[in-house]
Amino acid sequence: MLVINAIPRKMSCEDQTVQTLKESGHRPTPQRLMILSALRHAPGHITASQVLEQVKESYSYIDLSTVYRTLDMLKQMRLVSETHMGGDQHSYEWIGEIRHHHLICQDCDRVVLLDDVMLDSLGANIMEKHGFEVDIDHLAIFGTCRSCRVATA
Amino acid sequence: MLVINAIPRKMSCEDQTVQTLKESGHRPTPQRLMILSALRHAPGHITASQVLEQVKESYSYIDLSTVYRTLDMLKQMRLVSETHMGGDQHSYEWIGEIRHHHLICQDCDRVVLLDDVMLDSLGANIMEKHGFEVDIDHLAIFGTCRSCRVATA
DNA sequence: GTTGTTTTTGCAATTAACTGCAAATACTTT
DNA sequence: AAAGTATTTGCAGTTAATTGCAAAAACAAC
Repeated sequence: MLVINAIPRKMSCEDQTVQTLKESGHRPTPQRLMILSALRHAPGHITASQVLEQVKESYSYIDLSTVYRTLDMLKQMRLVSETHMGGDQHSYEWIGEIRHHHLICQDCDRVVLLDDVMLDSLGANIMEKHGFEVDIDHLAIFGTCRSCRVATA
Repeated sequence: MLVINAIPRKMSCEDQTVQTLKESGHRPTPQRLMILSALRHAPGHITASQVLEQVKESYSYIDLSTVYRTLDMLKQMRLVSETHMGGDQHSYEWIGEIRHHHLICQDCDRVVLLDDVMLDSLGANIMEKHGFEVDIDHLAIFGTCRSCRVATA
């Protein structure tokens, strides 16, 4: 039996996503909508347990496995991206208009956004040489950022 | 107390690695040398538990945590690469002369090798635009290989 | 070699991610 | 709306990866 303590704050702006869910044969359950809401209104990266905490404010019976299963579904639909950054937990992020990737500095842990366009020529080269169509969702590239390079130089 | 059932098969050719270990302030313990041997003599990718099994043939008291800790050390030293391929376990691989990356087909799971040179221009572009020095160890790029593309076309 | 210091190991415990399954929910057809 | 079907959920349990810690091993100084 489903008991919702409060209506999710901003379900209204998810209408187009509900449509997308239905069209791909998935059911827009309250749990999924709440998880979607948490992802869409997060400032940037968010972990699975952070999603769980957010959703628990509306519906405290939500289970982590539901969060992970929904994240898997959204990944497959290319609506969210998963990134293994340095830490202990994976990060998830709503994919907005502009696809982007991350440059992660191993010295200061700062994250620089990298436009998807930067990877176009790599994709073209791979297609030319190997006939392989790359499908890069969300890349985490490690290295050293400008300020840390200057600092250690 | 350390009891070795048999001398690791080919410790001899690891001499240069022992030197590298010492120079970076790490101790060339029997466990580490056996793990190194397993990695160097593996045909390609190998999982942590496969390393464990290999080493157990010589020294059955080896623990998985030692394997993981050694793999971490070798990763940091850039002697092995870690890749999250599709499956449930991570893959580790000795980095030989030619650095390479992997194109993984999501349809047939086949793996195509990608030369490190292919990523040079990407690295140069990122340096130019962001002043960020990329340090790409071992990339797993997902997509669709030539034969699967033809098959679904 | 013996002693003192530092690193490393194996064990036990923990964490994040994932899976099987019965009960519950959402959808479909009438 | 009632019945039947398919999907989804929450729970419990599992697996891979990781960590804390005391005992053991490696190294360094004498």
